[in-house]
Amino acid sequence: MLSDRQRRILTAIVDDYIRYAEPIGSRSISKRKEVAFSPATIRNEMADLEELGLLEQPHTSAGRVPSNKGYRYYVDHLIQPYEIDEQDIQKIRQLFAERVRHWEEVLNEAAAILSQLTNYTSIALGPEIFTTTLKHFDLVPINDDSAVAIIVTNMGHVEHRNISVPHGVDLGDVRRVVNLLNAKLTGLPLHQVRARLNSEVQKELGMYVDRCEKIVAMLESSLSGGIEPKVTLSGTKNMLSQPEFKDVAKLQTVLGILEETKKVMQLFPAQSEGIQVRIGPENAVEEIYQCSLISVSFTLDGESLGTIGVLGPTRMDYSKVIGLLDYMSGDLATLLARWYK
Amino acid sequence: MLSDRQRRILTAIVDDYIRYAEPIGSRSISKRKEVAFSPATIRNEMADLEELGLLEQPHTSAGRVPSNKGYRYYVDHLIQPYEIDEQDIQKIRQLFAERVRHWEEVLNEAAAILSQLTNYTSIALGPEIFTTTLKHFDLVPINDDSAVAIIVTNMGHVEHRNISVPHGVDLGDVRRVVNLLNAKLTGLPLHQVRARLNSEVQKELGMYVDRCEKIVAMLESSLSGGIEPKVTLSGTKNMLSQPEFKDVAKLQTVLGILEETKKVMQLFPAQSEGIQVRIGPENAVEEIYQCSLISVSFTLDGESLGTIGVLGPTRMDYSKVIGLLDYMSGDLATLLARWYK
DNA sequence: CGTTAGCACTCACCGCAATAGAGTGCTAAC
DNA sequence: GTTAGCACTCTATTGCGGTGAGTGCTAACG
Repeated sequence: MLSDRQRRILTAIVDDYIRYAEPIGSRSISKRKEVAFSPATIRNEMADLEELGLLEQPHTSAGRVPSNKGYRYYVDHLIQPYEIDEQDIQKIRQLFAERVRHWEEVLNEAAAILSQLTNYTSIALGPEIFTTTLKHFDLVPINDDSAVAIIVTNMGHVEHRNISVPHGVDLGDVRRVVNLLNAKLTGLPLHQVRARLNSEVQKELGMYVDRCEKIVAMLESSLSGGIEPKVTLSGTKNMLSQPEFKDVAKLQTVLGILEETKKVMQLFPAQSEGIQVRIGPENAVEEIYQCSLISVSFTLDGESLGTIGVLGPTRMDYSKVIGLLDYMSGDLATLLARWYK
Repeated sequence: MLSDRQRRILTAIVDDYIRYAEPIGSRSISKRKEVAFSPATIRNEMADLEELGLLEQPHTSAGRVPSNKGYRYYVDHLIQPYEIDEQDIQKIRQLFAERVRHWEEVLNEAAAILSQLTNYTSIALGPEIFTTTLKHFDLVPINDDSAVAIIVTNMGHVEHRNISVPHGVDLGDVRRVVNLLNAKLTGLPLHQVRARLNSEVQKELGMYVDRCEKIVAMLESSLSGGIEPKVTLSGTKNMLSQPEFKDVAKLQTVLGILEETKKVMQLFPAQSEGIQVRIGPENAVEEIYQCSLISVSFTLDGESLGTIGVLGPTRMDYSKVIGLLDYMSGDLATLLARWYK
């Protein structure tokens, strides 16, 4: 257990380091009025905090820097509520004031605003399709040999895919098939649609429609693949302005990861409630051990409907990011409830 | 007019500089067997080429570097056809072998492959909506107070938007309106749809349907905005590995531009045929005067259906990029013709 | 006993001069 | 016309004190 003075000192160091990105010396701390002790006293406490593993020294004659453990303690015990700037509130309000759009777009937009306000990189992870159900299916002929298959989910999400139409398919047949499919498949979870298509529906179709195999094959191909959550990044270039990434090589490892959808998905905990903070090596992917990730997931009836995350250096402004994310996630959750409840 | 020897020397310098990114001295050129002269002779020629503005010297005692004019001459007169690697051909073939998808996706995918093969950044500019026409319109109710409006264009492109449904709207009415709209609006260029909606159609609708104002207002909002070409980037991180961008500040100016859709669109010439090469300051945006952009646009019956561009440092491998782009654009054009002709 | 002043010590960083090396331009000879 | 030779230029690298921020330790203070 830390003494009150130790906590004040640790707080001061973390705050200053977040702000200035340079090792903090005893003298600068002693100038603050919350910890009005002489540099010597502060030095003693700093030495203790270092023994506890909460601080680190880049080299003997430098000031102190928070360790990962130090950040963790800060986030868990010392962090102070962030007062959101009036202008920032305006910007966030705008997002919700704009004309209604689909959920995924709002999620992406929210992430974009977040990256803008924090100057970090934000990640939006779209809804996991396998938790959603089929709302509507349609097939729009484009010309003689191609058509667009459109799948609308209960979340208002729309997937579409171009498919080629086999020769000799009758338009009337297509219409009948589409109607039948809507009758039979609506309400089903997306990942079950395909199985159902093959088992029950196909037989029944055969009774009504000629050449049904071809149409079904066509549909099946339109359902296959492509139903994985979408990753949208905003403000990746913000990373460039972080002094810890003035070295291009480090930048490269981090930004490299962000282009790999799979790795990005690994970063987010499967099931989680509230705001998650992963500091440095607490993250699942080694390449971002120099970064921290703060995220929040949205769920409705236990189903994951997307995640927003903010990625920055471990020296990130935890208070601000958590504050903003908390504020926005509240609004987003009510929006979600209002739309789909 | 350059002498044959001058052309050989210029070619050698450009090729070597593209490869090694370091000023080229007379000695290393004289080792090549195509230009088997002594360093002294080469130096004389180099001095002449510099006077012509085709070469530059970073400083007195350094080797030569191609100037922008030099690159231009190289591209126009000296470039040699690129022989595409067998493996690369495989990768490109895969793109076209995969199941049929919509055009925009193919375009993006092609750009992604291009960035992968060249190690530069690629830009895909989606079809310009105002050249496309409405193919199909639909409105899928999601729950009591919201619905998804879906617009399918003649290109198979799908736009969709969540809209809120005013209270007291009858589902039957909606259906009737949708049918009427499809009858009246199909085939119209997208940018005219809205005007037509307000003028003719609205009156006619009023005769059939109660509360039509609300529905029309709803539709109008679903058409507004969002119909601008989409910019998709791939391999932006490839920029990091270019030695000319080891300085983070330069990187920042270039990558900054790429996040601004408007500026990116400015980069591409309005009407163009074949492969376009813009070297350094030939580009429309000052921030990328250090870069070259090689692009090709796809058109069908004179309508722009998208553009692919490769962005790299002026010291980029013109031969390779032009070669690959040429190869891919051929395949893409035939694909386009086959789908939509 | 906690706190603080004083002091010697450490180490990154800066500026500077010396050095090495790559490449040039020029001249004279082939 | 071509080439060898040479003086010259300029960058990049290395080495080396000087500077200053910051520390740890000790002794003195209240």
